[in-house]
Amino acid sequence: MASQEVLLAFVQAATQGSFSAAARKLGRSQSTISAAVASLEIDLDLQLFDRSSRKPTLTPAGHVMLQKAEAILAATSRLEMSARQLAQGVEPKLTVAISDTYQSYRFEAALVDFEQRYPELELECLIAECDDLIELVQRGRAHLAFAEMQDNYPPDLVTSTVAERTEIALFVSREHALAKLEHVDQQILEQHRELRLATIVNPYDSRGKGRVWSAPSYLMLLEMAEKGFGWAPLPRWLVQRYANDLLIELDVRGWPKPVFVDALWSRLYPPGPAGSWLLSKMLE
Amino acid sequence: MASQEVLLAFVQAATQGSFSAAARKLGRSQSTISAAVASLEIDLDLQLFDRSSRKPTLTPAGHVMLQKAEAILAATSRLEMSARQLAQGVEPKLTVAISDTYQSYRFEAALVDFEQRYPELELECLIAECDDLIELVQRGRAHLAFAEMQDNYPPDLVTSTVAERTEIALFVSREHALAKLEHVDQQILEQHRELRLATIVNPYDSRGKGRVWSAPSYLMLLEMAEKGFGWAPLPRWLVQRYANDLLIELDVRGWPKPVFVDALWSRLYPPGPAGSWLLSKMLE
DNA sequence: AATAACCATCGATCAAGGCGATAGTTCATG
DNA sequence: CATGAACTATCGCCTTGATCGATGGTTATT
Repeated sequence: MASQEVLLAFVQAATQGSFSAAARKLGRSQSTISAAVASLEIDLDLQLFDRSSRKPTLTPAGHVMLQKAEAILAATSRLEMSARQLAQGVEPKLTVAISDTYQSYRFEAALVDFEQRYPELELECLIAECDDLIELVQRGRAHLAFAEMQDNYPPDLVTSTVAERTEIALFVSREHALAKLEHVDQQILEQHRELRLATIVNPYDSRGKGRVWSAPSYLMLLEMAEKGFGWAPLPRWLVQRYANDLLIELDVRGWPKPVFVDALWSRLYPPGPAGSWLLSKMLE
Repeated sequence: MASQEVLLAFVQAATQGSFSAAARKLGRSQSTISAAVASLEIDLDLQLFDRSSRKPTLTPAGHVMLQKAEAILAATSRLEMSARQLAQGVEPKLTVAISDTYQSYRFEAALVDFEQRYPELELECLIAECDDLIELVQRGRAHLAFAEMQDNYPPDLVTSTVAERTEIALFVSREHALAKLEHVDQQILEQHRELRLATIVNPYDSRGKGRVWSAPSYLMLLEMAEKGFGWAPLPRWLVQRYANDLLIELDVRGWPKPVFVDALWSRLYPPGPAGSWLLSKMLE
């Protein structure tokens, strides 16, 4: 079985184009590299280098084996990176629960940085509704949660408000009747269909306030609004991103509403380094 | 550096849930597995197993490391598979050149089987025009070629006719004026724009036979025909696959034309096992 | 209480990777 | 053409680590 040392020697020799250079690079003696390559050639029953000229060059078969060898080394270095991080106490998997309400540039930007910093760490994103979010964190099922701000939290939770204010405004399709009006008051609004968020656990209780269509995610609401089915409260960033020219904001008293977001975590199951890092990115 | 033996012991122990069982499976002594796991834990500075119960179970960190270790072992087994095949003389890379004229179910089916049989082998498909195809094979740049049948070939080439007949028929868009006609004769045809294949090397020399639009691939011609720009000779299978309902076949004397396909290879650079295998699949 | 199965540890053995020294090749240069 | 510089192959020797068998401790079952 080809050992790591042998493969390293081979890869280095192949990329350097010289056994001696590879030896210098790896801090080994030249004979070690030579022996390593020779033993690899015997093990694989393949000629890897063409030694006829001054500088050994890879044979066609050697090129193929180089690719495979590099794949192995890359896999081992990933293992070692994971091991180092785990040894330092980084959590094996980070679970973040997000409210349907909360989707933001800040979070996405934080994830981009996160991917750079912890490329090997498994990430799990859960979507849940307010009370469920709290329970997920309390049970330790999620390390971190981002939820719409609330007045009271259980004592075992720690919270911190994210320095970001999403705005939720009312939108309709360009083609919709309401789109023509300069200003819209509550009564006129109630004459048209509302598109409203309803979580699965806690559905909207339709007290006949007018026709209401509901969906469990803002993206679905947005698509309904695009089709002109009614007006919908939507995060402004979502509209800018996915329906920039198709929807128009309504001017209604009390709208747009600011939404503040709290980060939650548990005192019992405090987030590890990766969770803390992500948290600090979100709070900075 | 974690050696292959140690990783194998770890993976086997983790999947078996028992060091002794892993030892039996690997044909090693129990102490070997125990020592291997212990040394891996020391090397990685991680607790991989929870030994408190009767059967050792993976820690969360152990689960992560198991994934990474399996990735390494998979990479090495791919290397070994490649090595075995190369040692048996399988070509490091298979290059197949195909005429623009020839695209078929048979070839695609052969490739599916090929992928099963030589999953690690690199495949290169070249598209070229008739004379270029022959030159590619003569030079050894391509191991195999599939080209429209021809009467004479250079003496250093071997040929065999593929038992498949592609039909090329004339098609126009449903919306095109010609689509209304039951039968079309040559004169009427010449009054409308022709969409014709022109290779890059050997462009269509437009002797004012009527307006002609040309493109270097049948797929592009097909799209032009869909748009209603004119009539085009197209392989029937291509139309069935990509424009089933949008194009209509014209009934013109002399059409559809059968196209026979020859497989070509060189006596000087005979195809290796993989090439021969693919060839036999194509000829069977 | 007895037994069976399991894991950890110890000392010995052996193969593989490592080094230094040496000899043989190849290429550029005067 | 002779020479020197840089490279690779090979030899003997040493160290490391993988492996084994034996032994003892622990856990669950009967």
